[in-house]
Amino acid sequence: MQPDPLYARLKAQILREIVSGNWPPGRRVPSENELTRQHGVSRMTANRALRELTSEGRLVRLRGSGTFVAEPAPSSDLLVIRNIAEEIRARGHRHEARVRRLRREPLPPDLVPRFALAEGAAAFHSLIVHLENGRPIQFEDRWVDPAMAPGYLENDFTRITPHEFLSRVAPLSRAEHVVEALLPPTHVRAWLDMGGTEPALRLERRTWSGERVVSRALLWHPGSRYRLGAAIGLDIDRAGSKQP
Amino acid sequence: MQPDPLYARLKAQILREIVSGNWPPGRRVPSENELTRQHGVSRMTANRALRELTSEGRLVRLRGSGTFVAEPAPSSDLLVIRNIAEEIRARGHRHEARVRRLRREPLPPDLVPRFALAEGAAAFHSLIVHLENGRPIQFEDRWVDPAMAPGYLENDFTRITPHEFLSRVAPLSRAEHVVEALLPPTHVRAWLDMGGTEPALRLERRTWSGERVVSRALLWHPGSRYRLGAAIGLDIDRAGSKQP
DNA sequence: CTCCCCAAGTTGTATATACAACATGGAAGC
DNA sequence: GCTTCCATGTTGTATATACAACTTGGGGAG
Repeated sequence: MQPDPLYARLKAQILREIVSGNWPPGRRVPSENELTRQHGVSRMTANRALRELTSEGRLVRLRGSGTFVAEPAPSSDLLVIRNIAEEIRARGHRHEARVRRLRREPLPPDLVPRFALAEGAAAFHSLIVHLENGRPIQFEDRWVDPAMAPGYLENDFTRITPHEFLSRVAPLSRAEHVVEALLPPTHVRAWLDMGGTEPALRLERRTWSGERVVSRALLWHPGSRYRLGAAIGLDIDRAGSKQP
Repeated sequence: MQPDPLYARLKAQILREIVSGNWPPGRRVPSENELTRQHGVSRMTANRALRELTSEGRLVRLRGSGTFVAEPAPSSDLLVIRNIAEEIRARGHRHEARVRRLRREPLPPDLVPRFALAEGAAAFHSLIVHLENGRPIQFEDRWVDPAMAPGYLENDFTRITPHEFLSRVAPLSRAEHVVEALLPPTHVRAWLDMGGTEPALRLERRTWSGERVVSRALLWHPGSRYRLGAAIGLDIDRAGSKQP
């Protein structure tokens, strides 16, 4: 079809110099006017190429000084964590939820440091089993600050997940996740229909809206039936529910 | 100091309409020429505002039709996965690596579907134990395509991690991660100094450079000593190594 | 030697203008 | 009624031009 636009071609050329190692981090890149002369493009075209590479983290620009190759970003990767109902549905499977508890209870002492609430203060507590095609796959144990989600107990959590409800009433400003491999307590084993020595994958999730903690959830999964993760561009079938 | 530039002010106004719900997903946004007339800016300024909001995922633009508010991103969260050496060092702890194997071997049959290599083709295989303050915390079992990293076997992996080396010689274009809770095989237990029923957290990682798979790593961690994850803005101490 | 000023160069924003490539709706023709 | 064509409108790229805000280095004055 179309050849690439000029600004995109210029971006690609600059990126080649960087990736090849010819222009290491800190190296000064030709100025807009130099690129204009060298490549026979307008200054606005050169500006756009450099500006986009800057917004992509490849370059650093200093007004009056020039444009420099950026330090490489730290090598880290991202793993996507999805709401269990969405995940199951994305696999073309049936999601169901069984609500085992949904009531106001005093906040246990070990959770006090997790919330902006005093010991014994009333909090909402829900225990929900999520099933995929009739098989338990996640046991959700969640505590919620009533001030942040006053209507929490009025919900039918067989129709909407707590995650979805909370996302709506208390927009997420921050989240924390920790993943562990553990031997679960016996009540979790019973809810998830797990054998005696089977490990569980536990995801702990805490969310904030503004500066205040909204909820703390422990999400337990049977190691034999669940895996966590999705690749960038990967088939969804590889993640989540293990093959039978 | 400076008032915001015109394009930034226009961006902010459009974003306000979106965030407030006045302009829901799918809603048509005023065209560049309409914004030019309504706001008394040049068309290039309007174009820049709309273009940047588009690259930020807020708008969708169709040549000839117009500009529309984008659907909100699916509710998902991101978990950061870091190179084990960086992670340990970030905690102010000492990272060491013990190389238990580093050689060319025929690719096992179960890995053939994972690489663009034929069964029995030569591949690089490394087994490395990573220690934190002298305690084993990760057992890394990695296979590498020799065509993608020809110098792999020449490295001293007590000084640089395979992850770091591969990131340099074969720039990452794609990555896949899957996290599982498993009972590890006995050789993994031995390397990681784990008890008989203790679960392991296993991270499987595969990376591509361009269209070709570079490496497949299984990263085993003792469930009692390692947790995976970091919050956005959280204290690093909460993640990775469990408190003694 | 230090400080100040100025010239040259660089990035940053804004506008006007032009042409290209596409979408859409209405009108005309069959 | 269906198809084709055309006018209008929209996005996409490119250029020339202008002014602003900053950096840097060199030279001159005290």
